[in-house]
Amino acid sequence: MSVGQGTAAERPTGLRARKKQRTRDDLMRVALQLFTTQGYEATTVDEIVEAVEVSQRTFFRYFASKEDVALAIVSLVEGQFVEQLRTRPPEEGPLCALRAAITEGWARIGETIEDIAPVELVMKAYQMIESTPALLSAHMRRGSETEEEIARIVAEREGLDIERDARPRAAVAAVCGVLRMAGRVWGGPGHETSVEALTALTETYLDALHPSLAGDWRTADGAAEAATCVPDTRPSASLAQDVTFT
Amino acid sequence: MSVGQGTAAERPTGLRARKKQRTRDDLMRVALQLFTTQGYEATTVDEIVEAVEVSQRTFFRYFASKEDVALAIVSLVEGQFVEQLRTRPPEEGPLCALRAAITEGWARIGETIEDIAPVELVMKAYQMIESTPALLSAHMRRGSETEEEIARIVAEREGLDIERDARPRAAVAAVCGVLRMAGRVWGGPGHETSVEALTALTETYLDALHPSLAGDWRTADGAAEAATCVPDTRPSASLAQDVTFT
DNA sequence: ACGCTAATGTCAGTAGCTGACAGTTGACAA
DNA sequence: TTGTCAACTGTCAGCTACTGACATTAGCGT
Repeated sequence: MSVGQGTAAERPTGLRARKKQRTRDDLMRVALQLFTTQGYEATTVDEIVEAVEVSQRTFFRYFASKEDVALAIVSLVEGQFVEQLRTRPPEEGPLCALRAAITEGWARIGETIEDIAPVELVMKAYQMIESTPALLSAHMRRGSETEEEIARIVAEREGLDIERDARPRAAVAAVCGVLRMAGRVWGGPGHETSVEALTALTETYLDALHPSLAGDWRTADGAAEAATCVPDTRPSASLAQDVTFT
Repeated sequence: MSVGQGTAAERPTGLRARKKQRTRDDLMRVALQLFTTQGYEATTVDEIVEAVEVSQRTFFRYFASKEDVALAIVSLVEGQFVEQLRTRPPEEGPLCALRAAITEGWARIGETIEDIAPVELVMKAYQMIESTPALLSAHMRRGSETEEEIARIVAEREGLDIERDARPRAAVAAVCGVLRMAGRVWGGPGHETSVEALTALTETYLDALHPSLAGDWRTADGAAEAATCVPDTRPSASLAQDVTFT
């Protein structure tokens, strides 16, 4: 079978391949719709396959688990991040490149998932993932795998041996940790569900990363930057970048 | 029933309470033994309850899931971390306190889990968690909950409003991200399974955090510290602390 | 048109987990 | 000591996610 997570992007040639692609996309779309309306746990696999008119066995040949179909959309988005990072100019500093890859990735979310579902539905899916323990669990584990991949890319960019220099992994872990935290806060109460709100929140926390690790929080030093670390009071991206990274 | 995760610590008074405690400890110990010898997936709940001589229904009254019994031991250890953090002197900087809480927590691991199992078995359990997808998933999600708790403690320590200042969450996210990364690397191939190896690795990556976020990796600045960021070449803890934190 | 093989469907079964209800056993007062 | 109550446990029936084995269908190249 070899579905290969390339859900969109390359257009398959033969009828067989196109059918496969369609079935997979259908399953994802229908699953997402059911999940976001009824809730993840309240939706059974049987309901999904009934709507798409395939057997349950077929479902499990496309997706390893029920979680898998919910997180497939995340894979697409994270894939976009990684691709963005890979194509950043090499003269950029590692943290700068990471930040740019993230913002670019979110900016292009529309194109990334256009074959599957509209952006609003995808953001609803993200909210659902954040608020569904089983999904959040699997999501985070997958994220940690991507993290390792990113660390390798960063190490290579800087010409460092990832096993001998701890900085690539440390930096990536810190950034990804902050990313997770931002997603968590966004998924919580009192926040807009829009992509813009999520990116804004992410940037706020990313901006706070460097100040938070430098100096005494109660006196000078970090204080100036700290003023810009208030969520919902979004500073100019370029300035923040100047302050935070080299 | 209200078993309440206080597995050890307070000694219950009545016979009933003691029996409950014993059953719970037995289930944990036997589960851990079976998991570490046969593997997590290869062990069924039926096997566990048969060995402890209780019904399956009883098992699920003590532990919400099969994952739960494997991660119960982790809860104990993480609880110790949080307690350590709570009792750090308030004049310590936040990152210093976090670091100290972690090292202290690992140093006291023996006492923390003495009622359940020997340290070696617990470390085996940690390795198993790192290498078992389902467990790692659940482990990480629980960790993110602890993270929020820690962030609140840190914010309070520094007298900051966690919703208005992003630094507490950012700093905690970064440190916890690095912790996870260290655990991940430790769980991978080519590392000792001892507590000492884990703490050493954790400190190495924690030491690399600040240098990794500051300056250009390819030139001066971080280079001096970078030399000390080589795993298995452990620098003096006190020095590292001086360099890294204020 | 025809054989090959990828893809799908059917069936039977396992494991994790839950609700309902009945039986047992500590706790505590009379 | 005894009896009552409440906590705890066991049994059973059932649901859902997931898997292996094998038969069936349907694109693909010749």
